[in-house]
Amino acid sequence: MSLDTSSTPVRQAAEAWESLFRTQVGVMRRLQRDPAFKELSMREYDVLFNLTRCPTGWIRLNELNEHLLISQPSLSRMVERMEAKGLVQRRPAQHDQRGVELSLTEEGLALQRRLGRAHVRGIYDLLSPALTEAELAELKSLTDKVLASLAASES
Amino acid sequence: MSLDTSSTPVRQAAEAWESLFRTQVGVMRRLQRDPAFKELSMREYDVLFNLTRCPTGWIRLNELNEHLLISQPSLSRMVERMEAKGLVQRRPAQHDQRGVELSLTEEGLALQRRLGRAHVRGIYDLLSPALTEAELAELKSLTDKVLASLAASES
DNA sequence: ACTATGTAGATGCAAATGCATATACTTGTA
DNA sequence: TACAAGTATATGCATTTGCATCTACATAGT
Repeated sequence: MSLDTSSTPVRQAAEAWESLFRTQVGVMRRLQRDPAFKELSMREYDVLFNLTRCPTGWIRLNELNEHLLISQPSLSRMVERMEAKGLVQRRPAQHDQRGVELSLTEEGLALQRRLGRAHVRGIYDLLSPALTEAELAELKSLTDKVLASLAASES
Repeated sequence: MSLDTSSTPVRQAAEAWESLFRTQVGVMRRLQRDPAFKELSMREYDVLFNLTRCPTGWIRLNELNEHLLISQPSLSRMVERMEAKGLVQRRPAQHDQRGVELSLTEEGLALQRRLGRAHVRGIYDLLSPALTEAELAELKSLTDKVLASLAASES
């Protein structure tokens, strides 16, 4: 009969989310200090990274957009700038004349690898003092579950 | 003697981070769909939220900045806009004439509470199908460890 | 086939952002 | 005290972002 909500599942979810979110902010702030990331914004790096995760090497702009926290027009123009820099290339989509597909150029791939190494090293330096290997695995397992659940409930 | 890195602790940390990061993006994208967040950007909401977490009610701009993924000049102007909207108030810092302290106005507090409820509800809807209560607690525990470690290594 | 409705991406334009720097104050040191 | 170096916030300005909207193509219903 209490109105107190401090131990409800709702609050528990909020607290877990808050901690996860603050962790993301805290780690991201540290990573951004790395001089390697002077050359490219984190958002641009994220585009390169997403492209490396693409089995065919090509991805539709709208699909890429779903993996980023950026509006469609902003992505459209960011990709335009990155194409001008020679980091990515576009082509009309295979079976949809409206669509555009994107892939890394050699130069884009080389840059991603270089920054990726710095990135991964930075992450290791930040996480390894905090968590054991078992805990890292546990953390990944939990967030993978959330990702799977989000994917399953895509409307 | 292998050059393969697929099972090193370095890679494990990177994979855990990637999953956490994708989770943050996925959840955030869903939360932003909520019509309640048409009124205020996520970054502005985050300022209001941080202010509610302040024991004295007041926080220095530079300290607030450390909790956000935004540059100092951007925060300076964002706060200026929020003050113009009547959501926050500024005053000169107590013992430092250079500094500025910030707090919520009544209106800002009311808005934070309203959006906070929608926010918390959205988080619950996204996380509770994915994780049990025990898993939520475990997730929070792991990310809290990372946060504590980051705080401890602040240079 | 024809029309209505939907979806992918681009573009005009105002607003927000970051970088470099300026300004005001503080602190350490001679 | 005086002065050099450091810190907190603000501001000029070019870039990036988002919203609204546009165009082009796709798809469903008749």
